[in-house]
Amino acid sequence: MGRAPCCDKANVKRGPWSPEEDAKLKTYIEQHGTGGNWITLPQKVCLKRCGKSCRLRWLNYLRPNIKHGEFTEEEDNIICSLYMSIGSRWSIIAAQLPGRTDNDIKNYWNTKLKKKLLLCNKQRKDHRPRSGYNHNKLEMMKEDKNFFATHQAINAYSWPLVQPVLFSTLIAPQNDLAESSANRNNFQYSSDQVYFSQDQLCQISSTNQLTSSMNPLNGNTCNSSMIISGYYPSNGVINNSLQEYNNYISVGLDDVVNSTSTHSQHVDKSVFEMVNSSTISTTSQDQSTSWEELSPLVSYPPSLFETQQQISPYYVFEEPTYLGLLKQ
DNA sequence: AAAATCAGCAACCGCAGTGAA
DNA sequence: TTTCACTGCGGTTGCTGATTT
Repeated sequence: MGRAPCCDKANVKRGPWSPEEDAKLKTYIEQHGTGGNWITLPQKVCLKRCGKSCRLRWLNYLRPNIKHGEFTEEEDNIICSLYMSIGSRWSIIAAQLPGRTDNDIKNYWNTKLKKKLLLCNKQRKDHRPRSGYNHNKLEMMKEDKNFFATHQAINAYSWPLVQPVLFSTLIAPQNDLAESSANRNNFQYSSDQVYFSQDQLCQISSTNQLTSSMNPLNGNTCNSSMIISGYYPSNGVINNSLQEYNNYISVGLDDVVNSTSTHSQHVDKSVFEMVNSSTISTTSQDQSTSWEELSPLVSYPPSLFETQQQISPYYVFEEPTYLGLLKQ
């Protein structure tokens, strides 16, 4: 048996709101508040609308200090950065942008920002050498404190309490894994990228030992292992743990995909899809969007990208400490 | 000028979470 | 502990105006 509807659908008006309806609702809420009960509100206001509809109209359009219109570059960056960190949790993203609603941001992402990023990446790719990683440049990058300083500057405005976290992926032959300390210099940097949200990495790190059976480069060939390294450059200090290969975690994709974290379910799906097919689906009207095309864009400072074009395994995540997801 | 297509966005739908009874 | 009403969220739909053919 289905659930009882929240209102009598035959007797409620649907579709766009008229100015009169807006005025009634606005006036009532400004004078009396919502009373904590949206279901009974339409009756009180004498509106033939569903309570949910009233709530939506108020939150997305009528409430004070709503900002409509063009998004700024800064807002773009915040949205992108957060989207790459936490996925499509629009309400959380909206909370970082005063005056913007989750619906607005969602629409903006789906209609403009996503395309803008794709276009941007396409242009960058056209100017990027096709070779894989350059180990020397990677080392240079790690030693370049400005790299982190730049990232922190970029991220700081939106989220002062949040430290950027840098992850890279390494692909190593199975044999090298077994004797990693001896053969660490034989590790090769992958030119493909796999991204995980912070909560997934927390999940991964909580189990400590994971084995990988899949090479994200080659689907199910099972000949390589993937290693994730994380950096927590607090206070601008670079933790060169990658150099020592001490703190890496090899990741079994199954562990990630089957993660029970309630926060990461939808991200898991994306990870799964991008690992297995390199694509994610977008809206039903759109063609599939290549995640590989989309994901590397967000946190690259343009200046860095220009000078370090061959180094592409990096991505800066925001630590979602605000969600209580980060294990300290 | 008309029809077709596209893009933007407001609104709806259904599910999951929450808290009171 | 269970049930159920309600809220909040994210995905999707469909309307409308703009643009292209």
